[in-house]
Amino acid sequence: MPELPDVEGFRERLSATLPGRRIDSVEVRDSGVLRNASARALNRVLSGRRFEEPRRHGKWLLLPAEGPTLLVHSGMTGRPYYTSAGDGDRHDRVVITLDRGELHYADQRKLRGIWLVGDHEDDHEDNDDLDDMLGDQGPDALGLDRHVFTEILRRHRGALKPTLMDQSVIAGLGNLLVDEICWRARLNPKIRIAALDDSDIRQLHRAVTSVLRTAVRHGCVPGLRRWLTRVRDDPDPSCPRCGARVSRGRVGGRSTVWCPRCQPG
DNA sequence: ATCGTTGTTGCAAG
DNA sequence: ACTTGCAACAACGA
Repeated sequence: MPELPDVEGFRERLSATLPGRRIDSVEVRDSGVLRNASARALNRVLSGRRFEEPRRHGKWLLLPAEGPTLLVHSGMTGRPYYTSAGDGDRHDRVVITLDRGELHYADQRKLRGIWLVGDHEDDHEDNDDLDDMLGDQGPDALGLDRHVFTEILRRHRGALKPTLMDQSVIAGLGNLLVDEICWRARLNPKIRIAALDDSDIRQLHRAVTSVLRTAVRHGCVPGLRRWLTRVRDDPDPSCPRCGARVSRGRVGGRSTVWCPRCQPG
């Protein structure tokens, strides 16, 4: 599930509940989601601290807690959430008990998980750790300036879809989102960046902006009536815009759908 | 039972 | 240096 809109939804919900909550204890039910710290270290470092305002970069969720920061990357199936009622998810892997309510991390497949970045209050290099964990991330796709977007794209020679999905180029765009964006901009996902003119890139930026705005409002990439995403799993999909038979294939190693009429190669 | 998957990484090859 | 393809991670459903 999680691409930028999903993670932004996680962030918004946690933003309404988490800031100010004090951590009582950390219970790790499946250490398979811990990537760089033991359950004991997590509990020792976090206990007694209060969560602050959650942040997001691309598909990463950052949960600062008065010095240390909990990093969450949900992979394909992760879901961080707050509950005051003590209810849970079948795939809860970590439960953090707060002075009021609990923060849960549920994840069926455990492809990514949770990282802990240490306390660097008096450290002038306090972003180094964070950068190491997050890896090379381009600017966040949400609210990306058109001229910055143009300049970034112009640096690349590869195919459109793999470039847009590359988190070190632009952070946050995933498989469904990029198919939707290419379709909206009427550009074939396999087209070379070098073949795009200024007008194409302007269209592409408009598509990124409008698709993201709507998706963030829904907290996911929604299968709306006029969206390509609605038909991507149909047995015999037709283009919601022109009615042509939708093509399926693999681009950049990922399952891809496009309209051969709206998005000619 | 084998195949595929909305995410990322590391390695190899072009 | 850049781009592409593949295998791997893990668990589940078709």
